[in-house]
Amino acid sequence: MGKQTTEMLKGTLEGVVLAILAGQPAYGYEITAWLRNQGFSDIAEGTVYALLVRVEKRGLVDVAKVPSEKGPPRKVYSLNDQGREYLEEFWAAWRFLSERLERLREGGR
Amino acid sequence: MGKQTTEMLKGTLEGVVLAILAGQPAYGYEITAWLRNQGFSDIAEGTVYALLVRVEKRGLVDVAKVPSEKGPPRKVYSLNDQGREYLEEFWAAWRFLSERLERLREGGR
DNA sequence: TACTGGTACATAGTAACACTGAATAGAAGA
DNA sequence: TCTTCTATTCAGTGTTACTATGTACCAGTA
Repeated sequence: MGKQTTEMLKGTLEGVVLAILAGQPAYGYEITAWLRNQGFSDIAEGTVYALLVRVEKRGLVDVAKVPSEKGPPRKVYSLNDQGREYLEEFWAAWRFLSERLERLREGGR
Repeated sequence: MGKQTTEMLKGTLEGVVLAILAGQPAYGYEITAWLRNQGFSDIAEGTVYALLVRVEKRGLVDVAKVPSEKGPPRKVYSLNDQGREYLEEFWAAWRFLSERLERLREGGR
């Protein structure tokens, strides 16, 4: 995935995960698998779990423990109102950065 | 500027500065002023100087000391070949992330 | 002279975040 | 029993941007 991508993920990975949860509730293992499937090949499981703990502590998600057919019970996360609000701010920040980067890429210093 | 933007800058600010230097050589104070002018209102001077020291150590830029009419001499940085190569990788990483984020924003989970 | 303000660079300490690596645990199949 | 998925957790590390402060040079002004 490259070191540059890793550093870029700081600050955006959280938004990515919240955006996934905005689509539908999900649990850690599932999210990790989805990310890897999308090309974030080097995402460590530990990274996702730590992130989920963080957003839970901040009250951006609700959690439900759901028994699994295979393996230990899942912790299913869903975005709550506060999380949705936070996600909006994330998109605003993303737009801000994205616009400036695109301008730079086109050489428009 | 917001906390989210700050976290997002990690990993991208470096690319932004290198992209500026790709346009033309510049010195720290100038770069800081330019960034603030572009809406990165909270960029601390110290941040830019530390970043420039970093990229210099990694050999991505060349440095020339140029006397200033006002104040102490300027350290003018210019992107070298290695820096240009690194910048290419940065844009590749940016495209990668950008594509996936845009897809997510459109709800296309 | 002393003071202010703009230019220009530097750095010690802190917080946030993703990664590494390892451990734990349940269930199914060889 | 041993392996292999599934699923979560956590201690330790490295990178990066911020805060806050300090240094230094020059010009204008009271």
